[in-house]
Amino acid sequence: MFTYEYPRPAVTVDLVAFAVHDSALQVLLIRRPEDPFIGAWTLPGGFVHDREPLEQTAVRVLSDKADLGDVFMEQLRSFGDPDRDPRDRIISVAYFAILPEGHVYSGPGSWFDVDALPELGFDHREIADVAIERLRSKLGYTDIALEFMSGSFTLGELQKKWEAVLGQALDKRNFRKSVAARKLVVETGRKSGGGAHPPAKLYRRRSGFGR
Amino acid sequence: MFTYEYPRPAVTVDLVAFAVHDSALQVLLIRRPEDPFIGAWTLPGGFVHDREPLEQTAVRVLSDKADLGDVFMEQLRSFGDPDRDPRDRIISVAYFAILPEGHVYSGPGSWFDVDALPELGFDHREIADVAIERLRSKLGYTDIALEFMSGSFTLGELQKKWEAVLGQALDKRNFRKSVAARKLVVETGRKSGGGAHPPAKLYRRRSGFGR
DNA sequence: ACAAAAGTGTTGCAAGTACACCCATGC
DNA sequence: GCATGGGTGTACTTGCAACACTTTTGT
Repeated sequence: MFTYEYPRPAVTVDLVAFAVHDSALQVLLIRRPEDPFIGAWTLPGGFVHDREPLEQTAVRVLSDKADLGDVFMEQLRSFGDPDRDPRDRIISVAYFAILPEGHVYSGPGSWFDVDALPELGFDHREIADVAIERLRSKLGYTDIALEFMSGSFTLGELQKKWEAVLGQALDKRNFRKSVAARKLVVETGRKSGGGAHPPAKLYRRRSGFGR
Repeated sequence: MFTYEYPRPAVTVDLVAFAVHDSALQVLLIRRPEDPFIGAWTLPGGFVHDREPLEQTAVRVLSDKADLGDVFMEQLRSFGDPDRDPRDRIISVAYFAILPEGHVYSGPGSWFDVDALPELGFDHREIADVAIERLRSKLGYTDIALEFMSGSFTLGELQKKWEAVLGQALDKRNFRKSVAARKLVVETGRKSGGGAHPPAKLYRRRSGFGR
């Protein structure tokens, strides 16, 4: 039989859910309904259930509140300061998620621009900061930006999302060169119609499967 | 009072301790003294104690066995598959450590070349692989290689360590150019003496404090 | 003398950055 | 006709990769 002499910590998953709304990178925050930090803004989170994989906890934390299709999830790291929760020893495994264009999030909470976050309870500000930094740096060497897109899209739309995530404007020609060089997208053969401008080629992400 | 209805997992820290011996990047492994996986090679690890910061657990895991000065430690990520330990739900927060030149590790366990690891118990092979990949990639954009050095050293010595970590040879001139461009080291003004070759300038890492 | 490491430049290529104009469409 | 985004090329700079020889010391 397995015995373990030390008091066990509780383990939660805290989630930094990203989305781009109105050309701004935003994070989902929940008003905390109970002590401690009652009334404060916090990241959505939940305890890891018995026999539940961590990633599933992360999905549940988001979907409990409002069912979304499958979204990109990645573990950030864990935060385990003994005093991070005044109630008890609670270790948080932090994840971040990306909600793509067109998602409908109808759960509780509000979306905040990442550069105008309110004060957050617990150590959630630190978690959010780590997530933002990680997301931005992964733009440069992964295809993570495409997690914000869904279906087919124009290069103009992709660039707008990219700029929102990065928080700065990009040169159109250089952007297109780089997207092409990195082979992030493929043409669908179709064209967008119906804007006050010429129809644009529609693209989709290269490799619809896996990563 | 804080109540939490789900069974709590136990939380351990598992440690990937790196060192360079004989121009090879090596990892410290321990023969497991009890079930499960009795007799198998595993990473050193230990339970997180009550009110103990995770990083301190990581330090303790290494120093319990043999006291070393302070070594570089960084959290990798957490591994929480419900079946990763057959006894119970045990979530592992993985860290990696770097033991610098000249350390004397007298504790239990043995050092293995990273490209000749034996079979490991639990999911420790995955943890080790993640650590190796992280370490190698951080060579490129941090000064982490200097954690392998101690005191003053020649550029030749630094290059040898670097090649050991990376697992491949580097061009001497390009290496020196890059080290200079990235300002990783500063001259001490002194020179090494006593080898069958000209004395070499001695360097030390830039910024002895902080990172 | 020989073995061992120290030290030192140039060239080519690739990737990134700066920068401006005309075109097709909807209203 | 005008506002909106679509689409396109060149020049410069920077970082990375390839590549070889001379010098100093200890044995």
